[in-house]
Amino acid sequence: MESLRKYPKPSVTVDCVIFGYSNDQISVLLLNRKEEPFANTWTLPGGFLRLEETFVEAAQRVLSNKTGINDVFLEQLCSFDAPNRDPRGRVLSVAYFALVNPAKFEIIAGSAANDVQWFDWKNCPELGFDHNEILQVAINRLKTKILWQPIGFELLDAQFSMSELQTLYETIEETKFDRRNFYKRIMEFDILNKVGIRKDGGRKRPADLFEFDKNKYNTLINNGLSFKI
Amino acid sequence: MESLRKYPKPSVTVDCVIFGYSNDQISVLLLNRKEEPFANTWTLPGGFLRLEETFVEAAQRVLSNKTGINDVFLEQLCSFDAPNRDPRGRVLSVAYFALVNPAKFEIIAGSAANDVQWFDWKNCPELGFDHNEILQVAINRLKTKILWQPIGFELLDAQFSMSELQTLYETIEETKFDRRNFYKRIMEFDILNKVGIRKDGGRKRPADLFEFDKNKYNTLINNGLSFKI
DNA sequence: TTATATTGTGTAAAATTTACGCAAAACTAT
DNA sequence: ATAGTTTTGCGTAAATTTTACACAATATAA
Repeated sequence: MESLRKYPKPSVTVDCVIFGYSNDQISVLLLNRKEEPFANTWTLPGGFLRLEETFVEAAQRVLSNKTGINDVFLEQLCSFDAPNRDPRGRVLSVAYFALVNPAKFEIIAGSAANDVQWFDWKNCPELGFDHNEILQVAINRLKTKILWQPIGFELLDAQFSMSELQTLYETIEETKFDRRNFYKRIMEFDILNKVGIRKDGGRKRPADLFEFDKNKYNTLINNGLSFKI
Repeated sequence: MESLRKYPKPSVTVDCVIFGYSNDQISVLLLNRKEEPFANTWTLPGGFLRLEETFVEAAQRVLSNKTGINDVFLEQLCSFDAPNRDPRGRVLSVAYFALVNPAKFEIIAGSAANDVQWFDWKNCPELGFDHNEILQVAINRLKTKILWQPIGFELLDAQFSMSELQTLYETIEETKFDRRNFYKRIMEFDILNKVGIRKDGGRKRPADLFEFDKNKYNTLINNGLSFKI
């Protein structure tokens, strides 16, 4: 059997694009690096893959250590290979992304970071490495993904009104929907359960509250989803 | 600046799923390995990434050396990371895929291969490594891709009849379309030029021949394609 | 010349999407 | 109290898109 030692090996990192949603804004979790390269520069949270880990395990470890975020569902985005993307040498990166509800997590900058913050996705600082490019690919993926999968589940509170769901979709797709048609479309998928009424405290009719029905939701996905709004 | 030497590095390979189309069948290019591991077993053509190469450059080199196929347009599929996917040690793989017209290429088994052959995509042998899984992901991707992009371009001869294009789509999507509605849908995209008539030599009306208009085709893609059939 | 198989074009019915009307619910201001 | 305001839930007609076919045209074999 030929030996692996014949071939020089690249370093491999995992980088994470964590999208959040609050106050009608999509945000991205960024980390300000303490060490070179790109010290004092904002980047996506990431770190080196260990030989015994899968990509997802590495990403979970890095997120936990550097940002305090635990147990998020990560999806592979793309791998990046520009030979000069890291000044230290040949470093490949496998990017993952996740959708989370920021209210559910407390972000804590780890020892390798000056700071960890949420940034509005339309107003991020210049990022180190090729992370601007990675972020752009992730944003495109998010916009495509929403066309095919119901994604409010991860981004909203457990209970939400129809107008909150609509605002989320409008924010990601950067369009407006007719309120009544949106309502009908969503209800036709039959993945929401009505669970009560929210009295907002404004002078207006209180909205029904809904929850995702996780069983119906999973059935929809498994049966070959198409969730076009 | 921290050194890359601190971290043990995995090996990285590039594997290629090359789809072809001829005789109303989708086929996949496989390579029978000469060396261990998986000697005398069919696998996807692949090889180790060199430090100075991008993934695509590595894939082009591997395809050229091992199969005789040159200058194909490769698209990244996914990266694979199961820690035990290669018996030699930790080997990651970045998979790429391409669509080609087999008639345009002469496949030649390189020195590391016993043989290189096209196999019907529904009737492939058991593959070495985790290549069955990679192939399955590639097939799913092909089926999704055809919904959003016109792909006959790479798979058909330069000139083709509408029924040939329809048969290609029916083969990939594994359905049937109404001939007249298919014709109208395709023509509405306005990416085909009528270039003549083919006299088949059967007792039937001869079909118009078309070519893809590459300018219009690219415009369609750049303007945010949606090619749903 | 006639029968046959396949092709190009058109058109009406069915289904889906879009646009919008309107009353109900809760609160504010008077 | 009561009238006015805002947002919600439900319904319906118009517009558009998709689907299902009809039919004539073209080349060849017999």
